[in-house]
Parts: sequence; C-alpha cells; structure tokens
Amino acid sequence: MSTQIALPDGSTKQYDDGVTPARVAEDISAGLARAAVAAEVDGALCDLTAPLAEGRHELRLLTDRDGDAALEVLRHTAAHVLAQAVVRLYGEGVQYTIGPALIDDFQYGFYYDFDLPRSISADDLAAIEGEMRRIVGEKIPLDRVELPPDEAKAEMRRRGQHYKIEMIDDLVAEAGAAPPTVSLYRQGDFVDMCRGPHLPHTGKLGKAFKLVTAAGAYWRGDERNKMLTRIYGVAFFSKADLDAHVERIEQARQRDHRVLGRQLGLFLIDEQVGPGLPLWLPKGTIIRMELETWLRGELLRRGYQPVITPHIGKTDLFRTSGHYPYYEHGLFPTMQLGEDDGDGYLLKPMNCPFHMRIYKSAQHSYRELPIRYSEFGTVYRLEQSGELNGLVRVRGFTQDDAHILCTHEQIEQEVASCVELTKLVLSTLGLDDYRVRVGLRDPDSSKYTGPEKNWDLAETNLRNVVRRFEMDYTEEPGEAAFYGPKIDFVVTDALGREWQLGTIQVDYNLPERFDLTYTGPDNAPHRPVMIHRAPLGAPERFIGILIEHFAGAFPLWLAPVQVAVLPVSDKFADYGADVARRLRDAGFRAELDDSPEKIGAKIRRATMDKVPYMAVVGGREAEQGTVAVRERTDGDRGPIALDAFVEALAAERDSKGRTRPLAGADGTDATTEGAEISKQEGL
RNA sequence: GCCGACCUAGCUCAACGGUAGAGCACAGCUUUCGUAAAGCUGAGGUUCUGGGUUCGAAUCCCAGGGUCGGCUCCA
Repeated sequence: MSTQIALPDGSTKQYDDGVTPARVAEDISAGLARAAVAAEVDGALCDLTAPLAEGRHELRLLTDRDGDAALEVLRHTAAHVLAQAVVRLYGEGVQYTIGPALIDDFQYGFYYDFDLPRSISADDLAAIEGEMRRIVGEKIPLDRVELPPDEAKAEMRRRGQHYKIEMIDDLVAEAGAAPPTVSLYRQGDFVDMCRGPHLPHTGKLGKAFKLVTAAGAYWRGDERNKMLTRIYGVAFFSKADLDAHVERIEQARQRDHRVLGRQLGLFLIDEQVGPGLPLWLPKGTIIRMELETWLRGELLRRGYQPVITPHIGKTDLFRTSGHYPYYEHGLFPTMQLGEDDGDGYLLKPMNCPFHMRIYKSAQHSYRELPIRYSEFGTVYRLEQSGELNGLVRVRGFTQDDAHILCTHEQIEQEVASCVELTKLVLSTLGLDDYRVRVGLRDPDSSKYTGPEKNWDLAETNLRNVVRRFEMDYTEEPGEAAFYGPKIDFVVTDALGREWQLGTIQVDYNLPERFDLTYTGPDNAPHRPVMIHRAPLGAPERFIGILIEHFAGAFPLWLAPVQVAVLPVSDKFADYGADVARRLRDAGFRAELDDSPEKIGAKIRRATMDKVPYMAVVGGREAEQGTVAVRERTDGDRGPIALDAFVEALAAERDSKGRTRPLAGADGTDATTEGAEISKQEGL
C-alpha cells in the first residue's frame, strides 16, 4: 500500500497512505511549505491537508506566485475569517450566507453576505477587522469535513443557519437522484459550508487585508428577498500588493469623469434642475458637438437619412409600440392637458415609435430598402434614483439613434455595416478595451415577444456577423431586449464597472405592431424587419467614458481649447492676440491668456486644463513671426513659423490624431500623466 | 426603489455643543516677467431644506432633498 507522487519537475516520491500535500511540501523544502496555499492533485484543486488516496498522483503545489488561482484561495479564506469575526462579535443572531472571492473586480477582493440583527457602521468595520486580525493571530486550522446532506443540515440547524439549509437543499436538488456529500469547513467554533479549498490555517491569511465597505445586497440577488448586509474587503499576499491596490484605486478616482467633469468645466448636474439631467457647459459642449458632427458625416456617407422628431408624443403612440404600459415604471408620468385629453402625452423614452410613423407616412417599395432613419434624439427615462451616476446613468440623454427598415435578406449586411461603424467609432478614439456581448433570449422567461422562428433567425444573423468580423464575444442568454436579440459593446469605467455603449438590435416586433409594409417584386405587401442601432449608445455616457479613457486629456480634434496662446508678458499681448486670431481664422479653438501672470503660471494653468498645445510668444517670436510650441506632455518643442504651426495642427486635427507632426520622438504617440492612452489605430 | 455613508465659501477641506476658518479659484493694486504657482489687499456662508432637543446646534434627534458605494433595474 503506497502512494506515488509525481512532481512538476519530473521527479517522483514514494509515501505511505494518507500523505498530504503539506507533508510533501515540507519534504521538498521548508520555504515551499511556508509559501504553499493549496494543492493541485491530478488537475483538481484541494486543501494542503487533504490526505491523498492510494495510487499514483500528479501533484503541484500552489504558492503566492501562482497568480489568480492562489489569490482566490487566500481571499476565499479571508471571507471565512470575516464571517467568523462577525459571528464572534455579533453572536447567535447572525446568519451567514455566501462569501466568495473576487478576482476580476477592480475594487474589491472578497465579500460575505450576512443576515444581521442590526446595521453595520464604519466603527463596526474597524472592530470586525480587529477581530479578523485576532483570528489570524490564533492560527486556527480549517478542517474539511464531508457529510451526507442530512447531517450537514442538522449541523446548520443547530447553528441556526437557515440560509445554509436552503443552499444544501438546492445542492441536493441540482445533484438529482444521487445525493452528494456536502463539504463543511470547521474553523474553531465556526463552521461554514463550502467547496474549498482553503488555506490550512487562518494564520496564513497574513496581514495584507482590509475591510473596505458595507452595502446592502438582496438574498440570491432577488429584490423580492430580504436585503442582507454585504461586507467587502480586499486581501493580498503582501503589504506591497495591498498598497499598490490602494494606490490604483486612488489613481482611478482622479480620472473619474465626475471629478474631471468639474475640474475641466465640462458638465454639471444641478440639484435644482433635477437628478440625472446633465447641463453641458461650453467646454463639454464642444466635445459633444465635434463627436456628433463627425458621426453625422459618417452617417450621410452610409446612406442614412436624418429625421427630427418631437420630445413628447401621445400615450397612445407608445401603446401601439408596446412600450406602454410595459415600461411604465421607467417613464416620467403622463402629461394630462385637460379633461377630454384621453390618454395624455408622454415624454419620449425612445425614438423608434416616431420613426415608425415616418415610415408609415408613405408607401414603400422593396426597391427603396433598406431605409435608414437617423436622429440624435433626446429621450427621458425615470431611472431608479439609486442608479444615477454622473453622465453614465442619467434620466435625460440622447441616443445617436437610427432605425433601419430592410428585408430579411438584408439583415446580415445591415447589421455588419452597423458593427463596422461602431468599430470605427471605437478605434478612432482608441477605445479598444471593450467586450462584445451577444444578448440572447432567456429560454425560461416569458417576457419576450414574437414568434420563435423570428428569434432563431435573428440570433443566427447576429452570430454570423460577429463571426464574420472574427470578434471575441460572449453569448448571454437573458440579455436580449424583449423584442429581439442584440449585439452590445461593453466597456469598463475607471472603477472597473461595466457600461454598455454601442448597441445593435434586431426587431421583428415593432414593424408588426405598426403594421409596416413594403411592396415586393410580387406586387404584394411584405413586412420589413427593423434594426435599432446606436454606435455611441448615448453621447452622455460615451463622453463620460471618454473622459476617463483620456483622463481628461482629449486629442486635438476634440479638445475644448486646442491652443493656449501665452505671451511672456503684457508687452507681447498684441502679438499674442494676432496669433490667436490667425489660429481662429484657421478654424482652431485658440485662447489668449493675457492675464498679468508670469509665463510659468500661464503654462501651469494651461497644463492643468489639459490644453494640447501652447504657443508661447515673446520678443523673439514677435520679431520672427514664430511661436514657441509647447506640447501638453512633451514640454517645450521650440520655435516654429506660425504658418508651419497652423499646417501641423491641421494635419493632426484632420487625421484625428493619427498624424502628429508636432508630437514627440515617434510622432504618433502621446501619453498623459497617469493615463495610458492607446495608440490611435488605423481604420 | 432597497441597504449604508456623506452634504460647511465656486472647488478641496478644517472646526465636532460655545464668535464658522484655510488653500485654490475670484476682484483690486504692485510687479512686465522666457517654459508647471510673484507679492499685498479684499470680497465671498440660510453650514442642503424643514422641524425638534438645548441657555446655546454646522455639531445631537426626526423628516425630506441630493450625492457616493453596493444591490436590484436598464427599451
């Protein structure tokens, strides 16, 4: 009776039965034993203390160098230590539910959800963290016990852990006929149900952890359930890693679009105007105007027909579209004009019903299709108050909307063209860190409308397109709109939270509801299909993300102020005014700083405003008709003739930053403090 | 909407039951200056709103509004 252990270096060790990975680690070296957090036996993770069965096994020891897999074990144990601390401090009334490790989350490393008899304050967090440190000091072993479900339930019942009993019942139900065993981890006086693996004892958690915040979270993520208390924390293998994490969060807060939006004077959300109703300040308006102007040009080139529709429409219009009463909870309340007003009017939550009426205002032939109506239409949705967030979640926003009416055969080509446009928008701005989500219907839900065969067809169309573009994408059931599947372009903000930008949606429903038709070659009426699409999604959200992406340092073509003209003293203000006028005549947004400040102060101000170029002018420049160019981050670039400066600026502006004659060494790239600005890609 | 925290000058913050303050920004004056902050002076407050406790409230309590972090939602 013996156990053979094959190690990654190719060697094999021989043991009696019941040997544990921890024991093997000790045999190899004391250092390895110290560093090990878990083991991988024949490809499966397990505890260091798990006895190995008779026979031959491949063993790999997981240490702090093994990245996410090791971190996950550490953080998972941290969650258990947190739970033990909470139970110790708040006693029998505490029920603990789930406490996973978080690996991909930008802000947090683990959490645990509790049903507590009272709420948690900042002082409590400090006390809990103190208790956790005590538990770490006690080096309590985590012992795994496998029990039949009934015994595990009995254990949890003794401890008053009713959520755990529910979870065991679910496990049994999932497992079907053969009842599994349930693994419990005993950690001193604390017992939790858990898959594992875990650190062998609490001392291994070390000191590099802290609790961050407490928040509410519904049991099982369902708002009909009780709200639990979630405590978030972070944990690392070393203090240095923890410090680096804290520093990263701090950096991220600096590029938060709400912070930069105020600092740079881009937008304002004013309490008296109303929550989620942004005011665009002059500088922010420039950015938005440039983006929109550019996009309008691209749309015209692609055969879109611009239309303009009102902000309100009769409630009946939205009954026909089906949005009312389906989305009534998300609408601003109906406007009633008088007694005989019937249904009243609604502030529009979307543009499509209006575009449907435009289509319907004339007869259409198959020869006209596809018809593409585009509109930057501002819509209003009563988003839940707790959801509002700067520019990225608002109640009044604009969709760079269009509705394409086409035949079934044209869908793929049209969707492909929308994908191409969306990718152009993203790549032009260097936003290449996005993911593509194909939102499909949830087979278990009844919220979807329309015949199954249309859904199947539309889902196939979308799949074909994303494959044709060879895009990485994930299919996500349940993420479809109620009327059809969609392709979403999803990005993350500075704090790692995901937001949907561009979207392309196939809709068989609305043409049906509005009874849209076209005359086919057979001289008979046919039903067109509709595509909703918005490459930016909404300029509000898009620019919010863009502010964070550029850390406020916009490329020349978008920069609210493109050139700051800085006379070294008042004496040269006249020449400065000339330069500024010349630049404005050439179509640039140039500002003269004729304040009585020293040149250093003017440079500092322009730098903090993240103006791309400064033109410093003094006696030498006035005499020779030059400007001393200073680039936002590269600094002083020396004198250049004004004409040449204008020409170089135009080249950079018109190429949207792909050509940068005035930039540093390689002429194509610029970085900003703390910002990782991706290279502008070709189209 | 739910859980929790927060709200003081335009902004960032201090004062934590006893006369509301600083830095930046703003205004005036002096300086006329060569690549990231010249100096002096000044103005600026319903301490989010309303109610309560107290001799006295920015500070304690209650309600409302707003913001932030989560959860839920997202056409």
